[in-house]
Parts: sequence; structure tokens; C-alpha cells
Amino acid sequence: MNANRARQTFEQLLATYGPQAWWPADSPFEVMVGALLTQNTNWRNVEKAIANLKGSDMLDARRILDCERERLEELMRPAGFFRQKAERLQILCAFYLAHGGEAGLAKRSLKELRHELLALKGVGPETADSILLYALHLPIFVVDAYTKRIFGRLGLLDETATYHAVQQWFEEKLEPDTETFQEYHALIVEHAKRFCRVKPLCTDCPLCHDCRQGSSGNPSPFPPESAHC
DNA sequence: ACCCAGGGTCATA
DNA sequence: TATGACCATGGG
Repeated sequence: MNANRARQTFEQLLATYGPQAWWPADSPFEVMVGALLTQNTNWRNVEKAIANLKGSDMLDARRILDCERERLEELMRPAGFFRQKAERLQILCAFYLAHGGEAGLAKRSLKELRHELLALKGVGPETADSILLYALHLPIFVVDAYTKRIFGRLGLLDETATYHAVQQWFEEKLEPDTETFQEYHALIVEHAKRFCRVKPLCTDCPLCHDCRQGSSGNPSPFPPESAHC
């Protein structure tokens, strides 16, 4: 009965928030840029940086790679960590071009691509998996701080679990379906922004056992008494 | 004036 | 392997 908690929570999130239509971007390349820029950074700031790039007609791997570092840094400044991110974005662009863009990347296997992405400076597990899932539409589950926080507080995961352990927990309980993985991670982020911040906001949280007690009389299908936001 | 954000790298023990 | 410093902007 506990084996389906991953699936049940997904259904509940989907019923609560509806489809999230992630990743917000006009192209796979823009997804890759966003995945790098959003590292430990509010998405609003990322949008400003991407708007700057678009406004200068610079949202292009070739042009970013050829761009003077200082100029690129200025465009990316709103996204924070702009010096390291400018360097790392150019590295990612070089990788992108070396593989023949999306068409070239699409011919390679998930494992192969993941290994190569992780070898790039500035690309860790979450960034790599975000690119694989949302830019290349490959079925891999993206784990972030929110994922650990939510499922940790629900008592389903050890909050200190490694990235790989958390990823496995989901992937062994769900069918390897790209659309589901895309929707699930998006829903986790949407939910976390509302209810699962560092300072818990335990009010009418749709996942939280304690919050659900008073809301209505419907018997909660989620047993753990310890579950809270 | 603090805390936080859709992480990752590197140095140190 | 496991912490800790560091990176930097902008909103609450």
C-alpha cells in the first residue's frame, strides 16, 4: 500500500494544481540555458537574463560562444553568479554545437548523454536531468531541494538521502514515462513554492495530514500521522 | 536587516 | 565521504 505513494501523490498534486505545461521556454536550447541559469536562483531573475539574451538576439549557441565574456556577463547579470554562469554557459554551448545541436543530441542514449553532461563544468545531476527530461524529452526523474523537502517532511524519504537514492525511489515506483516525469517535477515545484518553503506554511496544504484533518471530513488516504508540511 | 531561490565546484579533514 | 566557503542578484 505504501508502494503507490509516489503515484498517489502525483495524482493528488495533478488534481489540485492541474497540468503545469513545463518547461517554460520556446525551444530546447532555451531550456538548456534556463536549466543552467536557474541554479540556486529565483526563476524571475532567470527570466530577466533570458529576456536580455533574446533582446540582443543572443539566445543562440554559436553567438553565445563567440560572444565576449564581459558582454555575456552583463546580459546574464540578473540571474546571479553571472561570472561563473557565463563561463559555464559557453562550455555548455560548445558541447551543444560539438554534438550537432538538438538533432545530434537526439541520436544518443540517455545514459551516454547523462554521463557527458555531468562531465561538463557547471552541470550537476539536477541540471543534467532537467536538460535530459525537458530539452531532450528523455524519461529521467528530476530531483531538487523541494523534492527532498516535501517527501522528507511527509515521512516518505530520508531528507539526507542522496540525489541518486531519491531519484531511484521515484523511478522504481513509476513507469518510465517522459510526460509523467515532466509533470511530476513541475507539480513538486509549484506545490513547494506555495506550501513547502524553508519556513513551513502549514495552512490548508493539500498533501499535509495535519492540515487535512480540519478541512473536511473526508477520510485521508494518507496514513502517516507524522506527516506535516 | 535578514532569508531565500527550480545548484555546483573546490578545498580541506 | 563529508562538511564548508564561495559564487551574486533581486524579491519578500
